[in-house]
Amino acid sequence: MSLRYALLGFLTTEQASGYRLTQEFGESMGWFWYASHSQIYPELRRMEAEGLVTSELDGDDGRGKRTYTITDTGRGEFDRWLVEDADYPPQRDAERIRLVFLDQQHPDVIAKHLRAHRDHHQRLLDIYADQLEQIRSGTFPRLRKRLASQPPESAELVTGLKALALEGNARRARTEVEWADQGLLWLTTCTTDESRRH
Amino acid sequence: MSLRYALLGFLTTEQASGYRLTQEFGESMGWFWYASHSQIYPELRRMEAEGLVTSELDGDDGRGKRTYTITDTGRGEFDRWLVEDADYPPQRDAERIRLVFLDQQHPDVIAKHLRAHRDHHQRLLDIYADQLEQIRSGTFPRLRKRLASQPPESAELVTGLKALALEGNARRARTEVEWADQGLLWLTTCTTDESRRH
DNA sequence: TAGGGCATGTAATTCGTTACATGATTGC
DNA sequence: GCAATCATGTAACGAATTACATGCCCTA
Repeated sequence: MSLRYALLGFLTTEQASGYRLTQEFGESMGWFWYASHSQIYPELRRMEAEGLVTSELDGDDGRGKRTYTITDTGRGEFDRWLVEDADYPPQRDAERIRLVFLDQQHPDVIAKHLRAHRDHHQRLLDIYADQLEQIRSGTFPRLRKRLASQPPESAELVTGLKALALEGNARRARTEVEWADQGLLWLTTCTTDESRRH
Repeated sequence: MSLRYALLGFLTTEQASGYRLTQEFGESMGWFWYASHSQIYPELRRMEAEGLVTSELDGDDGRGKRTYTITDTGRGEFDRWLVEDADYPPQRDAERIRLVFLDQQHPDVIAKHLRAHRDHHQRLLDIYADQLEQIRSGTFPRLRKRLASQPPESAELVTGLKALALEGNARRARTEVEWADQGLLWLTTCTTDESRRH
């Protein structure tokens, strides 16, 4: 059900089309919850059928852009979800499995995987750092819309929470980079020792 | 396909029944890749049909414990997978979504979620620390079996990689705990300031 | 006029969860 | 005799990926 709540959350700030949501859930929202258009369009339809959102066609033409707006029912359902306890999903990390069983492969293969891991998370870290800068400097468009849509006394919370969330992602990425670097370092000393012994 | 490779990986160390695998993938292996019995049993059957594993019934009775053993085909397929490049799955974190939209809720609700987050990851961290201790002291049973099943010259790699993998999980958990604590601290100062202003 | 972005959908398949279901053995 | 654990399965459903499919509008 998380996609549903992610969509509702977005719609509490502004109304949007499926296309727009698809863009957001592939980019900024996507750093927290990724979703593709083939998942979003049917979900919006279901949500409309359940009265959580309403939609109307923009322009005069019969076919084309459909804009979704959250209803009071939708807001109520979203608020209910907000206070609900989290359930922490089980861990699933294919790369960890690989690493654990890589002990019979050439060290170069291990190094390849660790370097790719580090590079991947370094790229993410760069993006998060950039976004955090935009949040703090107030140039992030979605944040400005959120601030405008919410009562001014909650401005500090709005900004602070968005920053905290992104900060969390940045910390995660940094942790992965540092871990991979530690792994690469260990691998070097480990294989050097090994060759010295022969 | 990751469950398949996780199962194959386990079977490169020792043969096992579906039940045994279910236990392992709910515990130690489960820290990297969780799976339930309703997923494991059918997958083993499919893998047998594809020649990656073979099975035989233990004991004389017709029904009962079935032990699975990896085949050469299975080993080949697993080795092929080991060197393959990783693909990094999209991010999906329902708790982050919640946090970002929690700005209209009472600070107590935010604090509740952050505390639960910290506690959850602290519990994980305790488990990982304990397991790491067992790895380093050589009392971890699965590691001993792995060492016995692999050539002695790779002993350092076997132990080192398992420790590195767990160390990665521990780092992740520690990062989450620290992040949640930072969030709670910020929340306190933020809401104190707020009330002082009135 | 061809290619790219806008805009919306569906279908097939795979992956994972939850619930249902059964029977044997072991220890209190 | 009863409860727990061992041991194996299936069915229904939901979540997510990949591929297929269509049509508009703009601009190079």
